[in-house]
Amino acid sequence: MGTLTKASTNASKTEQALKQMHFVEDVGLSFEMVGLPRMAGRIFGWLLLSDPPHQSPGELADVLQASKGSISTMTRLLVQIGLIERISLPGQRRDYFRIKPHAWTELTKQRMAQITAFRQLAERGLELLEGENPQLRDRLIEMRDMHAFLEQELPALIQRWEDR
Amino acid sequence: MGTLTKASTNASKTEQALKQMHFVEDVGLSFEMVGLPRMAGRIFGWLLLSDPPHQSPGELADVLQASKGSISTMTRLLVQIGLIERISLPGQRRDYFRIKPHAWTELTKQRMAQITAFRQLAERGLELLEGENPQLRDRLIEMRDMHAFLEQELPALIQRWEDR
DNA sequence: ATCTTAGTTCAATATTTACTGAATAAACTA
DNA sequence: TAGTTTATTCAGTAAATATTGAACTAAGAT
Repeated sequence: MGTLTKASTNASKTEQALKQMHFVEDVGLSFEMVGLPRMAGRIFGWLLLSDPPHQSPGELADVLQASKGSISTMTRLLVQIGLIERISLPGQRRDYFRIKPHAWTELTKQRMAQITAFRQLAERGLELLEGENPQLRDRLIEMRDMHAFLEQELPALIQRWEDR
Repeated sequence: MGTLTKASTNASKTEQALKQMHFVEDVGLSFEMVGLPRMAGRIFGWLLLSDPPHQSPGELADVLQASKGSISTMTRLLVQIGLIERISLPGQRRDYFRIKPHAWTELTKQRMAQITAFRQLAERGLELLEGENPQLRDRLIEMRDMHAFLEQELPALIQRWEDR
C-alpha cells in the first residue's frame, strides 16, 4: 500500500483512507455536476479504488456509511445506465457490483440518446415554423444540423477509441 | 402564420399556440434531462419559436406564465452558460434576450470542462493506487485515457463543424 | 419633478429529489 | 424446518432547488 517501497514510510493507513474518502466525495460532486445523484457518484468512486474491484451491497453501505436502501436504489440506477454491473462469483454466496469495463463508452452512447432527442426537438420546431420567414427558422436549423452532425460523427469517434 | 398559403386553411391560431406551448414544455423536460432547470428550458424553447427572435423579460413572463423573478434568475443562468444573450436595440427602451448564435457549440465547450474534470479525477485516483496491483489500476487508466482522448478529439470535431 | 412602466433582488414557500430505516423477501446453514 | 444473514422495497423524512411575490431600483413619459 505504501507510496515508496513496502510498509509505511510516509502515509499511514488512516491518512490513505482519508484521501480515498475525499476522492469518493469528489466523484460524488462530479456526478452531481452531470445531473446524477451524489450517492451514485460515491458508489462509483469507491468502486474505482476498492480492492477487490467488486464489492457487495453490504460492503458499500459500510464504507460509504449509507443505508442499505440507498445503496440498493443507487446501484440499480448505475446498472441501468450501464456504469456498473452485477456479478455473481462461482463459489460465493451472493452478488457483487463492479465497474463495467467500457463504462465510459457506455456513458457516451447514453449521451447520444440526448443528442438525438435534441435533434428531434429541433425538427418538431421547424415543423411549427413551416412557411415562416427563413430568418426565424435559422435558430432551429442550426440546432438540428449541429446535433445531426454529432449524431453522425460521434459513433465514428467512439469506434476509433475502441479500435485504438 | 398559415401552414399552406395565407390565412388558416387548417390549424387555427389557438391550435398552433397550443402546439407551441407543448413544444416549449418538452424543451423544458429535455433541459431537465441534461441537468438544467425546467424553466430555463421553457425560456429557451420559447426563444426558439418566438417572432421576433428577441423577447423582453416581460414578454417571457407573460407567455410562459412565470413570475418576473423566475425569468430574471433563469435568463441570468442562460446568459452565464452561453445559451442566450442580452441585446439592446437602437431606438428601443430596454433590453431583450435571444438565442445566442452558436449556442450549441458553446454548450459543447461547456461539456469539455466536465471531461477535463473527470480526467483529472482519474489521475488523482491513480496516484492513490500508486504501486498497487496493475489490475486494480486498469479501471482508472481506462477512465483517464478515454477522457484524454475526448479532450484531444472534440475540439477538432467542433472545428470541423464550425468550418463546414 | 412626478407618474408610469419594466426589471431586479431576495426572503418566504412550494416542489422535487435524495436518503433513511423498518418491514419484507430471498437464500444459504445447520 | 427453523435460524441466520443479506438484499430489496417503500413509506416517511430531510435536504436541496425552483418558483413566487413583495419591496426596491431605474428609466422613460408627461
